[in-house]
Amino acid sequence: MGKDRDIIEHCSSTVVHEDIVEQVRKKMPEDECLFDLAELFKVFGDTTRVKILFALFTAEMCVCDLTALLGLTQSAVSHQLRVLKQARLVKYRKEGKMVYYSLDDDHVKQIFDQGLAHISH
Amino acid sequence: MGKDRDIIEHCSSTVVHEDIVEQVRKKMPEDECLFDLAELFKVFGDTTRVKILFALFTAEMCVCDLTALLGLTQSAVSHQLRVLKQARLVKYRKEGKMVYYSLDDDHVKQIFDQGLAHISH
DNA sequence: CGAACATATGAACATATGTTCATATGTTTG
DNA sequence: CAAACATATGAACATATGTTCATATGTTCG
Repeated sequence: MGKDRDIIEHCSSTVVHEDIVEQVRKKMPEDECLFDLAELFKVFGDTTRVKILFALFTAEMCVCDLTALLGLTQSAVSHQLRVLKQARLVKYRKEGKMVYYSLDDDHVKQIFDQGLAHISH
Repeated sequence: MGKDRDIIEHCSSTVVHEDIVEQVRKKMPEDECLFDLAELFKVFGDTTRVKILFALFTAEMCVCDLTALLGLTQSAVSHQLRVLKQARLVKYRKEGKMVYYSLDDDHVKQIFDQGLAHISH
């Protein structure tokens, strides 16, 4: 244990402002919370999924129409809808062979608006 | 051209609700805008970057302290700070050999709050 | 029931991403 | 100037991600 002291401590191990680091650490949310937040934004971090969500802002849509709208494979659309569903961002309704997807969240719109606000400087 | 009509059109090429697709298409933002939005959220879609931003909510910090806080390599932290800088989310201030980073955006906090609101059901 | 169709899912593949290691840059101080 | 140090950057690597192809599932209708 004592031997460790002999090691010259560089930036990677030295805290320059211990007080600030402590203060910051206390205010940090739980690791799990931060992880979940990053996971949520990861879902928003893909053009296809963003397009799907924007589309659903306007209207409920079936997979078929989304496929036509996006110009992708039906498979790709289904895969992405699954991701959105797992994130509890969209819900679906079956009507015969068709499946209609719609928004299942109140926050997305506001999050997107804030994001757009950032983009436009 | 006439020959195309003979092709049996499956879901991938048929629009079931032409009117809705048209209506949705009209309301969709420019592709570039959607791309930029996804790019922004991609930046939020990583735990390390989320942690950095949360840290900077509390206080301006130097790379050294961030490195200690995050338990990562100094290199990793610098790389991620560069990403945040490129997205105009953080700004920096040099003081001797130290570089202090701080938030450079008003929207992040609100975006994160909305995100957290979604997570907690 | 069997054909047609809308959707879902698994495997495969190419690309993107985050981390570390090694090293460069730039500043301070003896 | 040289050593010490804080930060930045490039290369390399392992892993994650999004798409397509092939196929499965489930529904409608003759």
